[in-house]
Amino acid sequence: MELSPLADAFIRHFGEMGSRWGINRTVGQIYALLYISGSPLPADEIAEVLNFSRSNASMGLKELQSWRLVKLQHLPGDRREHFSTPDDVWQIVRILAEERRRREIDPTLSVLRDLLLMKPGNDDERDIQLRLQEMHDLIELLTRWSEDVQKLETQQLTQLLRLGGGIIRLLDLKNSLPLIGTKRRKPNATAGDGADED
Amino acid sequence: MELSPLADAFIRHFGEMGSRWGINRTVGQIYALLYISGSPLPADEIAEVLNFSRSNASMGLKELQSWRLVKLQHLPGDRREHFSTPDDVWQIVRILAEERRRREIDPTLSVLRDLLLMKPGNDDERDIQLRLQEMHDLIELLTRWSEDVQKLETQQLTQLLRLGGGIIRLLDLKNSLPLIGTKRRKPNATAGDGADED
DNA sequence: CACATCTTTCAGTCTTTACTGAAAAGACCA
DNA sequence: TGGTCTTTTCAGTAAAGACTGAAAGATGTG
Repeated sequence: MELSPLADAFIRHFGEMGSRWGINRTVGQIYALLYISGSPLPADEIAEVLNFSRSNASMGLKELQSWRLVKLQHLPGDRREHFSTPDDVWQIVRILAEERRRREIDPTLSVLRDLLLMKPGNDDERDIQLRLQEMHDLIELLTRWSEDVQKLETQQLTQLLRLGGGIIRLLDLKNSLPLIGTKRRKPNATAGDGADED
Repeated sequence: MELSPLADAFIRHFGEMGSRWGINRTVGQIYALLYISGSPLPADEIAEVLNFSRSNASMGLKELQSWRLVKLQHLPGDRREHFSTPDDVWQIVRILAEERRRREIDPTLSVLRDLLLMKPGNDDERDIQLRLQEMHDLIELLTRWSEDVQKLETQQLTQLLRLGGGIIRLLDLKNSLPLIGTKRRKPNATAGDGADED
């Protein structure tokens, strides 16, 4: 099987981007290939098309499975395992966000919380804890928000995102109705910081 | 200069997380150190505290500067350059988001657009382009949204994030006012997908 | 169960990236 | 301008990570 120039360019780019991430080049390529492939592919075909060893494909697919980014299925009349990405692009995004939260955010919050529970030995440590608290609150705010909006229906989420900065008009509207606005304010969080990547 | 156990634990963790990213361990450590340090530090002290070579510190700081994550300043009576992180945690987040957009998202969108401009040679390529279009629209939607809300004042942004999923009540409210709601809909984008990390 | 097909594992090798020390370049001052 | 302090560069080396082929392990099938 040969790749069209279109497919080839996409796969190449995805591979490079992958390596700028934690993910290695070949894993990125596998994912790109599966994404544009109309049908599930077996490991040996992936290895052949992308021009690396069968065992490398096996390891890459294992990693992608651990990220829940590919799913395995059997096709009738073929003993080989076939792999594919979720059909719905939104689903991919949701999974990515969840896994990154689980692997990167949660451990970090956990470390921060542990450090914040320590009794400061001196003023220096007290200052450090203040900084850590800021970081903690910011990350938590962003994470909570992200978890929350991901529970929305795709249709609602789309509407929300399309609104962009226009959302502020709704907030202003809300603020002009003080009886509604004041009721829901929570008494936690110092200043609220936001770490957001796109 | 010695690190307190608190500082040490934080720096270590940040180093590990950094290497899970594209950023290497020592760069992560430098950043963590500057973040919790109350005052700007010169390169040689960074190298000493973190226990690596002066030249390594130089390279790490250069990288952090290219990310605009540290700024350089001179202290009176000291010829050495001193480095520090922005004071405002929100500022850090904004910078991170911008840089990642510039380095990762924009090139990807650019590649996708180029590929979408190509004339499909056959049905296969046409199908691939459909998939790429989905990805493109999703990334663009998320990026636009992110750019947009980052223009908000920190105070407004905080309010928005605190609202979390509750935002949907405002959307519902908006939708119940059809004259306002229909006016702003744009006619572009297939289904809108969102790739969002936290 | 013997055979065929497919998948995983892993020791060894190759490639890439990180890090260092020494030397060069730059900045400031008298 | 020469001398001192500081930063950057870079060739070489060390460490980490990616990839392979061969062998072992699974999973059927007749």
